[in-house]
Amino acid sequence: MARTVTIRTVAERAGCSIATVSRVINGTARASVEAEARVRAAIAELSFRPSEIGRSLKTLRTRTIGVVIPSLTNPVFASSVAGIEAEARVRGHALLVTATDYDPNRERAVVDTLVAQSVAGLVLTVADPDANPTLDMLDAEGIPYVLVYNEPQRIPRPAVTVDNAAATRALTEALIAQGHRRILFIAGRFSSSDRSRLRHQGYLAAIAAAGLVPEPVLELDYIADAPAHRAALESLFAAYGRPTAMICSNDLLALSIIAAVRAMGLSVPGDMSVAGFDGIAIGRLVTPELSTVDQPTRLMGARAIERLFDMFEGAPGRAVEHLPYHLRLTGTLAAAPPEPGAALRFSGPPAGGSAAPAA
Amino acid sequence: MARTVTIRTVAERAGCSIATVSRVINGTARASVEAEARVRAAIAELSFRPSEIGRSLKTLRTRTIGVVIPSLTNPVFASSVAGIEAEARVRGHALLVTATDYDPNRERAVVDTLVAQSVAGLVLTVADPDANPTLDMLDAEGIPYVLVYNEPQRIPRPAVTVDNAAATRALTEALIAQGHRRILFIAGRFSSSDRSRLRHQGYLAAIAAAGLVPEPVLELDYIADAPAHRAALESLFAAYGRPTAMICSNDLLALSIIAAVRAMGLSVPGDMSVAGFDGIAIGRLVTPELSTVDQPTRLMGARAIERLFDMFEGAPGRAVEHLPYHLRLTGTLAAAPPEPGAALRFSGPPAGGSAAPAA
DNA sequence: GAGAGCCGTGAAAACGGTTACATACTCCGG
DNA sequence: CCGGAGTATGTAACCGTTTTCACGGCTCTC
Repeated sequence: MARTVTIRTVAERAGCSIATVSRVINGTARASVEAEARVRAAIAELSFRPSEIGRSLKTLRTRTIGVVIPSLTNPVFASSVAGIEAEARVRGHALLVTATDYDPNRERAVVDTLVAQSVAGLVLTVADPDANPTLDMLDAEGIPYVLVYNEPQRIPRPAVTVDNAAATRALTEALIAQGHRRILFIAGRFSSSDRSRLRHQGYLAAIAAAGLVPEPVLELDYIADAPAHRAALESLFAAYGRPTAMICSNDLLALSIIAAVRAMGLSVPGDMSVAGFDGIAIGRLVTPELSTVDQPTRLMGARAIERLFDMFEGAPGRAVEHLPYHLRLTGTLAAAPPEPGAALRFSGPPAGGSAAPAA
Repeated sequence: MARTVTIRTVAERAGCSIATVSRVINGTARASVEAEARVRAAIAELSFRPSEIGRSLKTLRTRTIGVVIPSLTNPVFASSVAGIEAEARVRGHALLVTATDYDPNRERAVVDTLVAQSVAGLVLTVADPDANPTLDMLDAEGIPYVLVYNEPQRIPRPAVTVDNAAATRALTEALIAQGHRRILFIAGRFSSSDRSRLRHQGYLAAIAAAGLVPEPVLELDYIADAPAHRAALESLFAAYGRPTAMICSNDLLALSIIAAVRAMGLSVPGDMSVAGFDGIAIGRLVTPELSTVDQPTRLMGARAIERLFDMFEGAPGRAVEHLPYHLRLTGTLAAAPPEPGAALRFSGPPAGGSAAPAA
């Protein structure tokens, strides 16, 4: 009803032109003291707020940042979005948030939507940051973006992440130091997560360096579904015997696996050590505390916004920036049980799907 | 670089006027078969995407929905946003997401920002849905909105929620039926959550109906901080003795309280039953499973979007809509220990803050 | 005292799309 | 053969803001 107050209404009320009003609002040029006072009074009386639509039509850039993540219900992504949101808000920008539900094919459509909204830039977590036509398109269009969690290997792209391979290697080495010889790596779908692939590589590197034989990788859906996970574990154990430790490619998966392991009548960490990756806040509340690689998730989001705004200023920076991580080695992680365990077996096709990281 | 392709470029390429292009894109009027074919070809060749900015300037409404929640890192809100996002995406709308960090004073500023962005409507979770100048402003401006989780009591406003008081009353009655006589209610800050207040009322109703004496309410910050929570519990127990069960006004708080209780050397649910409220997904993964009131969080978000779009069509509907909840009474909830427990004490000022729900 | 420079201001042109209105054309019945 | 109805299309106004440009008045300087 009241939505008819524009810059013209204000100008009329203040007895000046719309140009003067605009200048007062944006401080782009000085107006006389009296004029400015009249304009400010008029703005206050009419409770006028300049329309972002009109404003952006001129510059063809909104004060809006597009965010693309796999899912909002995984706390690791929610946390980075919280950091992105807080930092963007401070800088007077709003957030357009979209989820791909871990489906790489949906990336293009959601980015197209955001580009149509003329976002000033984007912050994304994609399935594959190397072979990615959507990112290529953004490059071609000259639309600034920063990746979070992704860690491009071959194509230089702006990214904020931790060193996934090094962190997982360190985590695996810590398990080996605790006497574990049979360590299973449980991954989210490789096709929807380069993090999963890189973390698996870190695991393989540590296993190889210790002269151990890698277990067949178990690739599971991200959906936390303890019964399904239990079934997968049981069939894997039946085929290859039981490991003494498991590394899950993310915390949510780890929590679900722990529930599955306990449902099988095993104790964590007594019979089975389990570690995750991410450092979600809830991992610190469960008992025992979840062992994991703690990433500065909120900070990563905030840092992505910082870099994005640097790019607005013309900074080039297509570097992958590694933030420090922290191994949390308590709770669900214990020394390997004394008994020697079954003989190692060589890896064959796992129960869950493909074994090698995709390109 | 390539960002110079407008509807005019397309018209030139297709050899027609911009009006024809617009008509083809929106299907507002029929164009000849050849003209339409030429336009579609031109659009494809130029990979043209109409600018939402230009489009909205005419109607002064974007295809955008503003979302206001207390925090993204509480999974209960993240989950509703996931539902909102999915449903909005289906309807071709994008989401502007903002967080207030549980600060009621921030509500006005973030809503102002969203209104300046000319959102088509809003979905909000606020601190107080009754006395709320920000919602009054939206009403005055005629901007459609739907509340989620909030349950306005005196002022009719569109809302999607569960019956917080009835659910907590049912939960409390279930605890009483299990033999609990001293049941503590632990609340998030009443000033930032009407849910907390309503749930506390449900608790009081059940306690009164059973002829029991209510414990002094413990009001805590939402920030999951087990050490601080442990300190608060210890001082409360020292002053009033120990209850046999606790109801927390939300799941995140419950998980933190459980960690604090265990840190005190007590077992859950052996020595202390603990229940939460919300039904966050992770509650099902912890061991033992978190007892709680399960809300259809994702569905609530989706339903809010449905109602918002009904309002776009002119539907009035300022009703509070109650969705069904489900009591999950396992895991962290057990029968009261056999020993009689200390004599009940009458409530005085609690350790943590005020005792009565604010208006 | 006159020209140069500055300052405050207003008129008007963008920006990209939608849409009311006008126009040209075709087809048909009387 | 002509008027009317209907259809495809073009022209131009409009949405709210920013920004360029021009102009008038003032001050400063020689």
